[in-house]
Amino acid sequence: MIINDAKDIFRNYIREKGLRNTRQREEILDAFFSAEKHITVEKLFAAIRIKNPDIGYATVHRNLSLLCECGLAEEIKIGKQKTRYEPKFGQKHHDHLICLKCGRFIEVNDIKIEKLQDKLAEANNFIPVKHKLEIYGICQKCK
Amino acid sequence: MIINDAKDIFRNYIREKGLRNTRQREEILDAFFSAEKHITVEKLFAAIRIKNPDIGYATVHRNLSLLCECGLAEEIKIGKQKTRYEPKFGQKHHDHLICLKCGRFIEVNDIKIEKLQDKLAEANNFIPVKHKLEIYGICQKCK
DNA sequence: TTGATAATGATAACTTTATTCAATTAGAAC
DNA sequence: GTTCTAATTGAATAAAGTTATCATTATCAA
Repeated sequence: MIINDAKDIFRNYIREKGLRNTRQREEILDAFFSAEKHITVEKLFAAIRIKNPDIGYATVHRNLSLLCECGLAEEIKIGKQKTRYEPKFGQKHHDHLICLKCGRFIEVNDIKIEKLQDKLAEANNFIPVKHKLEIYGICQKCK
Repeated sequence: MIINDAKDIFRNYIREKGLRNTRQREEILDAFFSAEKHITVEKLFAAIRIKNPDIGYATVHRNLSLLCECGLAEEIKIGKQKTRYEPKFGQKHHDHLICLKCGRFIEVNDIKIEKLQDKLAEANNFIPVKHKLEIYGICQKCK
């Protein structure tokens, strides 16, 4: 199960860094990986609070940063929208089509584009590490 | 001269919207188009203040928004960096290679990638309007 | 020149993220 | 299991960045 693999990664990362695992961390991890994709801190916090009213906002925030640090999550910032966090495990890399009307995200992937990107970087004496492609427009439902 | 064309666009936009032109607007426009690319509000404000100590931060900020609105500028948000503004006139569309070490921006363009993006959108019943491609990595100087 | 109202500038408010700190707790050592 | 050290937590607060407020000033059409 994916979430268990993610937990292993998280626990290893914590151990290697000399950090400690806590009830809260496990709960945040669980909630994050079972929540909707592209969630805001606010929403994740609210979801966690239902089961566990004792957990603090700062703790959720802090641990989302930690998840980003160890590669299990990624920040997404779109225009004036609130920062969202996307789980980054058990999923292939993908890019986003973002609807300008409804704000919906569609995940897409194109191997040809990826390759051309690497070429483009190479042509500029640039070592590519990661990339972000966002295509803004109008989705099928909003046409 | 490019900046004069930009001024025309700006003045027309203002007129059409029933807004008014002001000394401050002209000064902000001048400063923005002669400043470094990818400038922050803070830096632009500082640059303007040298020549004109009377101008307020809010005015600079408001007018950068206005420039974005009429298509003469664009917000760039990269990770935890401050929002930057890029002049969008007299320049072709381009994407960015962003160095993870020094933060430098390299402007690039690839027509093949652009076309593939349109195809990708089309394949998802999505009408593309604009896009943003950022490739993160290590630039030549930082290798 | 005048009058309606948009714009300005200073500052307050707001939003999101980071920090502080006393109390708690994990986890290693015993 | 007990003890001890230091990381973590939660609440509150600060910090940073952005936006809103409002009295005053300035634009521009009539």
